[in-house]
Amino acid sequence: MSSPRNPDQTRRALLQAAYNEIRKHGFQAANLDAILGEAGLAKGALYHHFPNKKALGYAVVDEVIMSEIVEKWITPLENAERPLDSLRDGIQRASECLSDEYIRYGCTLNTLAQEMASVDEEFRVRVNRIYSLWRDGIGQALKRGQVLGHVRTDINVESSAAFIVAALEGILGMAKAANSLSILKITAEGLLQYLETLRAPS
Amino acid sequence: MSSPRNPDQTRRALLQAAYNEIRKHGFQAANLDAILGEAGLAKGALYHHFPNKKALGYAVVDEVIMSEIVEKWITPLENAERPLDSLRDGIQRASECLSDEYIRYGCTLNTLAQEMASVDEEFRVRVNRIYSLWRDGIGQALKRGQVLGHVRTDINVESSAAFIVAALEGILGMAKAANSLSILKITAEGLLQYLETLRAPS
Amino acid sequence: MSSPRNPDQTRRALLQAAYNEIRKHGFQAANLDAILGEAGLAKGALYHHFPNKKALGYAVVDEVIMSEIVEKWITPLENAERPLDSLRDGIQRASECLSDEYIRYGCTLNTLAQEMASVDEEFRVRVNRIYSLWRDGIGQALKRGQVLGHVRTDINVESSAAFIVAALEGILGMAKAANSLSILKITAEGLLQYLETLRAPS
Amino acid sequence: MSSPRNPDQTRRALLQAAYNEIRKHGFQAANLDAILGEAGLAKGALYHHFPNKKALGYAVVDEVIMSEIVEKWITPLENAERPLDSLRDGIQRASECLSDEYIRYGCTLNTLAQEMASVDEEFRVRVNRIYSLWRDGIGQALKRGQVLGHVRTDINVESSAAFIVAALEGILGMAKAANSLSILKITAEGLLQYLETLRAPS
DNA sequence: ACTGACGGGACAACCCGTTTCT
DNA sequence: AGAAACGGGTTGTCCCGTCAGT
Repeated sequence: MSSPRNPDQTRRALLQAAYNEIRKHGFQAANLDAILGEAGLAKGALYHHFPNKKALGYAVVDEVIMSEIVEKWITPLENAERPLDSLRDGIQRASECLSDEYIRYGCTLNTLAQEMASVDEEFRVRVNRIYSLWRDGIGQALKRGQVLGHVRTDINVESSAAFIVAALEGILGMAKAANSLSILKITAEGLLQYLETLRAPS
Repeated sequence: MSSPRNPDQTRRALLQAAYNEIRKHGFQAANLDAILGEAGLAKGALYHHFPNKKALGYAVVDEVIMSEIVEKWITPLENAERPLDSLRDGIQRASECLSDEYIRYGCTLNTLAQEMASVDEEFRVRVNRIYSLWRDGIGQALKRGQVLGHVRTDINVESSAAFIVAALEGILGMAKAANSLSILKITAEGLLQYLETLRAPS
Repeated sequence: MSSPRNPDQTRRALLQAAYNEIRKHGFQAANLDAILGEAGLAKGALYHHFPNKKALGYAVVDEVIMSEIVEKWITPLENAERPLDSLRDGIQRASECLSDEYIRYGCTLNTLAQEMASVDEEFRVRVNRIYSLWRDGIGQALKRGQVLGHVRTDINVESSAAFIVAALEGILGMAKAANSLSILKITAEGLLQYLETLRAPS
Repeated sequence: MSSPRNPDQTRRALLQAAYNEIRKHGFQAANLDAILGEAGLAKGALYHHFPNKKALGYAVVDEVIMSEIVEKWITPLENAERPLDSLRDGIQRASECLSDEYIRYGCTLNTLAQEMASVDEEFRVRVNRIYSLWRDGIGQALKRGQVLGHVRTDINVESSAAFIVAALEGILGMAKAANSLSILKITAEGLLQYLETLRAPS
């Protein structure tokens, strides 16, 4: 927070501060001065690294949000032997130990998607790229599960994967609207039940 | 269209124009001048009916969006003998004959929820009120279905209802992010399958 | 406050409400809607009695403030046998039993004079007319005092009268700036001493 | 005049222009665009130096008006051997060589006091601070005069000082209301006579 | 590489006055 | 005589981006 001399550190400080502000207020309402204040930097620093506000927003999507989703939801699935169990664990972890702050602000990717998809095509494309990766990650895990015999083979993998991502975002969005962890749990219960229907009969 | 001296007509014109702008740009980015231009009214009219922009937004949620959700999703269920079929029909109708515009802008309730829930507590409460009604509507329909023997009795009705709403919003949000009707169809397929798992074995 | 049917009552209600708002906020910052709210009337009533806001303000000066000054400061002097004693009593009464509200808002004539004299010539003329009457009232009282032998004859009556009015307004203004009754008393003490220097040696 | 990149110069230009506008129209009616036009600056400059209009007004009181009063009325008294003569000279100078503009707009401190004291507590406090300094300056000068034997010792110094300030402001206010230099002279005559009554008998 | 003063446009809020109708 | 919907202009605030300097 004090004095990031390294130019790359500066860039990362900007991205992180921008992410925090966007998370709280959305992209359009995010204030550059507030971002700079949080990063401890001045206008000049920002416009050295990014041509304008939109470019900063794009970088937040491409780098910060992308890696957040990858780390939290995609990577864990890649090495999982039993994808359904891994998904179940992820959802359960989310619905149990989610911080108040996360409930309040929801999934930043979803927030940005709903705000910006119809406002700025480039935003939409970048957000969709992450959703696409996410769907693919789950889809491939499900396929591996089919090969290993844990997942039913009479399902449409792409459809199920897309539905899981959509349901997850819908659940987080509903919890955000209700600002309630208990609503999150109740709603997530449905998704857990759905996952069980994908399990191959042993 | 020129001079609707009827104050109630004016109010409705303002609400409708505000709804259209909010739908396209979100609440914070919605421009009052654009709203007034679309409504064919001047500043004075707006200030006469609403003390400020937020009050206009609240009224849009309470009246326009509320009745939209009630008419499209809640009322059809109230008279339905077979709730699962009614839900299925609604989703299929949505995933088939949805206009490009609807795909592009998504569900306004969801858009507003993601943008405003963490920004303004009053917005969140009003949005959540609609979600709550929606969950209740589906929940009661499922209960009636249980009584009539169409719905399995070993499910948690509240949980299923909440999940259905969340999944629906998630699906519409995903389609908006992808700006693609085919993604909508693929994703909705998962929800239709989930609904079938609720059906009582005959 | 309830329903003044008589048109003259309506006019007076408007003037009184306008006086109250002007007293609190000044003329330019006085809000017509607030005035109407306080009077329990609508726009139409105001524009039936006055062509515009300025005309209302002029009427407040000519009628409400004029009669206030006349009643409080001029009439008492007209019948007084000993003008210096009457002035002294008036000042002492003011510096003792002045309400907090009067200290806070000061003399409305002075407030209006300082705000509007350089902004609107018609306002200045009307305010000055009252000051002129006030000076004349004191001047004539001093002259009668000279004839009766209570007031020194080697003073310039017009100058003394003008100074007394100016000092009074200055004192009330200073008390308003300090929002303090004790400052009012201390400052008024000087004026009382000045008045004694006008007394004819017995 | 074109581009004073020196931030301190810009600040002073803003304050001076604001002072001129406030002097003419009062604080509430002062137009920021007019101030910026007079200062040859754009909105951004103002917002950079002051968070809002009120802060600009406060700075005008604290810096411009404060130093104006100090230089014109307080400093001259500090070095004066005979305070009564110094006060007399100041008043005579004022009542003789006052410009038409000064007569028209009066003492800005008084104008602001009457307009803002009851509207904004912070304004009142700042204005009162100057009045307090002014009273103290005259009070201390009178005390020194007492020690040096030029001023009567049987007077209440604080009371006399407060009265002198109040009377001065009252006189300038009356002249403003009358928009007349001759009224100023006639009224000031009374104050000069009062000052003579403070002189120690030789 | 970074600072910070400043330009300049856009928008919400505010409010006076008009007009129609009762 | 008065109520009330509405027109329309003004203004303070906000904020993105630029540029000269270091």
